[in-house]
Amino acid sequence: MEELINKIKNNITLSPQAKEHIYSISKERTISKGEILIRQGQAVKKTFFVIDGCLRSYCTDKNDKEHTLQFAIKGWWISDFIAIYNNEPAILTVECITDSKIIEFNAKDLDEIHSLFPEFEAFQRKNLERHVVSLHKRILNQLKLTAPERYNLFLEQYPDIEKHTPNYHIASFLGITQQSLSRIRVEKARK
Amino acid sequence: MEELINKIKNNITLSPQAKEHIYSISKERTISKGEILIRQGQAVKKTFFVIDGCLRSYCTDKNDKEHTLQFAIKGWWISDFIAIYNNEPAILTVECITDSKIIEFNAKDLDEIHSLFPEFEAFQRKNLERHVVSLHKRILNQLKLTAPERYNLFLEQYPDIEKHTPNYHIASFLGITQQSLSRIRVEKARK
DNA sequence: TGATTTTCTTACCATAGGGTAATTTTTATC
DNA sequence: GATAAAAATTACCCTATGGTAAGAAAATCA
Repeated sequence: MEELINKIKNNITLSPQAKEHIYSISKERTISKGEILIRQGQAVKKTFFVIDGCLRSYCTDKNDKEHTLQFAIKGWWISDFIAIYNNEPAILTVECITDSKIIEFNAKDLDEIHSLFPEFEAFQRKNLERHVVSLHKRILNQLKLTAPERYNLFLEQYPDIEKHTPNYHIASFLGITQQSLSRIRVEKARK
Repeated sequence: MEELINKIKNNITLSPQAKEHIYSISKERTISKGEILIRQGQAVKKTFFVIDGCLRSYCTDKNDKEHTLQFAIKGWWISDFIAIYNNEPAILTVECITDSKIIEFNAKDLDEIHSLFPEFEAFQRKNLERHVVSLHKRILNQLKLTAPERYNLFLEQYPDIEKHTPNYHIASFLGITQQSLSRIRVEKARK
């Protein structure tokens, strides 16, 4: 829990009341590999902050193939923000991929926090700005890089994830099949 | 200018002083097709709100091939947010693709507006939330849809852009070549 | 440790989309 | 309206990645 408090304090001044409020609306949870936190098709009530471990969000297409939108590690937020924003059932599944420690919030509580404690607006805005920038980069990389280039970049950006998640999850994040990733890895090792 | 004011008023209560301030930091401009507003490699000082017309932002890869990150039409914001956020030279070029009317801001002024008039925090947060959701969708579509599917979706989502922008811009947004798009269009017409 | 399951690799062929270049069509300009 | 420029199409062949399937390796579990 301190991880989140510190993260907030890096951005805004946190009053004791606000801090108290955060405690009151959050729940620290330990979850294990394989647990599903949000399931495609169901209502999305929660948003998660990762203290330790790794989660991912993915959707499935008409052929049941999985496509990973996000890996979330220490210090990241994860949920189905599309569903929350549009107030629709989840199109994503959020899954725990290594035993993890998370903080759970009701999405509704997190939204209301801004009217209760307006100082959170700035915190949230900065989170969102950073998020937008990383999504812009992701889109540009997808457009301009080859699959091997994207894989190398992934290894730089998520050095820890690679150890814990199967290759087919990484492939589904990069937009290729696990077989292609396998070939890329062979090619890379050969050099 | 009223377009922007109304947009703001849809989200927050706008005090006369705040309104006055917006006028003081903005400049309405008419720009013509082909004008470059932000140039790759140069410092990014401005952010633009589109009143009418169409702009796009793109980057070029090592082979000088263009990749469109965004089309901005009436009511959208456009700039190189990656560069602004990281305080780096532009990696994007922002170009006017049909004669347009825009409102120009200094990115710095737009950032400072939040400390001067905290009521803007909520407005900006909501903008960013919407933006994040649309980027999530874009990434998922890129991962799970075929090129023809993405093109059809594009036509639904940007019915006006199609009329005004050359196909190779659309292709570069979809992540395919103009030749592929041409084939897709032929195939589509054949049905 | 042995059995089972999961993950990864490899091989084969199929296909979507790319690259170059020529041609046609459309749009802009004088 | 004639000319030039820009954009779109088409044709050809090529390459990267996909799909299926089988086998190898690694991880898990009893």
